[in-house]
Amino acid sequence: MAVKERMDYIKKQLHSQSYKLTPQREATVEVLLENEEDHLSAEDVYLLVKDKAPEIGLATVYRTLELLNELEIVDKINFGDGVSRYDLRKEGANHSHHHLVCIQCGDVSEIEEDLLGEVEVKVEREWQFKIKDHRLTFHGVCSKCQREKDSTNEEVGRQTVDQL
Amino acid sequence: MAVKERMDYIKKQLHSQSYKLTPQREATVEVLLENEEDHLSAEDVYLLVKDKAPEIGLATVYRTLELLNELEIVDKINFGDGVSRYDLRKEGANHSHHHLVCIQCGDVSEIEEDLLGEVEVKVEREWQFKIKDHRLTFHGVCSKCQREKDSTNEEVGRQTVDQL
DNA sequence: ATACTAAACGATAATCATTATCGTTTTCAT
DNA sequence: ATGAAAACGATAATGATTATCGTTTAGTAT
Repeated sequence: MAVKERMDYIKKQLHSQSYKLTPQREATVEVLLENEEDHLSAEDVYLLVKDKAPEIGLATVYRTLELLNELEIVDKINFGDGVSRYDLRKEGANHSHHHLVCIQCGDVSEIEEDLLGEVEVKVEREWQFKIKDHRLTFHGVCSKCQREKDSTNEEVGRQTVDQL
Repeated sequence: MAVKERMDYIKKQLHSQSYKLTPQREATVEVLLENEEDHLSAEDVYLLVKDKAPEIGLATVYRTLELLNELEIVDKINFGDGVSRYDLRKEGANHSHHHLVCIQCGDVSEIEEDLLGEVEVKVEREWQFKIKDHRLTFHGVCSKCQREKDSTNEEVGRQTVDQL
């Protein structure tokens, strides 16, 4: 399974920067590996890690997630609901990972495809800006909500599209 | 000047939804019109509005910005520095407004051009997602910091690229 | 294996942006 | 002019995140 290899890779990353490998950090990474599609908040991670290591503190979870973000192992993202969420980066792919946020049901789905290749070339050329990373999120109506609206013909109150 | 016309448009928008036009709201919109390029936070707006209307309260500024966001007159955005920022939408253009965030000096500049036309067509077709809006931000090194790095040859500590 | 030291920990207090509350004031249609 | 709904200012409450601090631990050198 790739899970073990990815865990080993992350451990190596920690060691190579002379960070210590603690059971708390290991348990946190495990939780992230087991819930990859879920856009977990720090609180979410905390509750899940407590199953594996009940003595862990919330502050440690925040510290670990911050560390993993600095090591570019996770992306810290914000969908405008007041909490930061943490996504494990796919191996290799370092930044082609976009989101579709439905403004009616609130669901978030992902696009793995790299959509911005040509766009990045253009931006780098025309604005002399060396791109290291990007965030792209679309707000709109998902296919399920489109179908429901068609069938009920009932106008659904439009939710606010706020922060990215 | 276009400022007056935009103000009138915004007043009309408020009235058409039977919101009341108060001096506080007018002063807030004035401040936004006079500081369009500045990505103001609620606190920033509050301090600027106090010059025009010293009796205004911070809560009113938050309420007004929230209202303007719902009316799609401003965009509420998040650059990962812990505060929401409010950008007046350009007239007509309803969502082609992107950001370049420098991970060294922290400067934010804007791209007005619509970069995503073809990308949106593709996303709508392939994911059956009806796009209403999007947020696109690039993180990287601005041209000024690239030049400075070249000349000093000194390694600059990498800042965290976090939310948004 | 033991001892050491910096790093990491848990508990919890502090911070800070944002939101809710509430009694008063104001807008605007009647 | 009047009255009701909306908006206001002041400020308390909330809630996510960060800082503090005394204790514990990982990893290295003895």
